[in-house]
Amino acid sequence: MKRLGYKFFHRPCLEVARELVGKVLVHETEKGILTMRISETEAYCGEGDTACHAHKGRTARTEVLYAQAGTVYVYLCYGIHWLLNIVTGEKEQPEAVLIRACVDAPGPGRLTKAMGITGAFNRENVCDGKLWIADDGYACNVRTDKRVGIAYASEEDQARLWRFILE
DNA sequence: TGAGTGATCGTA
DNA sequence: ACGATCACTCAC
Repeated sequence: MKRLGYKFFHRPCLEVARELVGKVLVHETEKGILTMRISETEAYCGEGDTACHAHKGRTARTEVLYAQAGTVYVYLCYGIHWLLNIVTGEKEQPEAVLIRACVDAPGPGRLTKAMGITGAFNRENVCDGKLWIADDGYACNVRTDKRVGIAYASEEDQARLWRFILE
């Protein structure tokens, strides 16, 4: 399997989010290699997107979103669940793709649990770390829908079809 | 449908 | 320092 590199992630987050569906999430652990096919993603597109964590600018937490493409952003949600994102686009531009589900692991909190992903991966990079994305040539259809759990965002941003789902 | 859970950030 | 908020999940 081929590891996706900087070039793949150094593009607009909507493109990356769509193309990540069907790719394979890989975690090389001490006990072996865990792999799961990504079945759902969401795009969070910069300070202008009121659903994006960085829409109010830089903070200690959102600083990682301004890093170069391929950087991993993992944060704790509701005090329980680790959520996995990958930074995309230009450096200093806070865009990222949330990995929302894998085949056999529906839900962003469940897939990180299944893959053994925690906050320890925050600020790592999928281009050179133990956590990476592989392209195994799998082809599929992708449909879109509204993003989930962003009631705090503007109505306009809530309506955007920035969620990508494996058919 | 609602409780649990704790980091984060704005307000002092 | 305090309190509201939260890109979720599971049990009822």
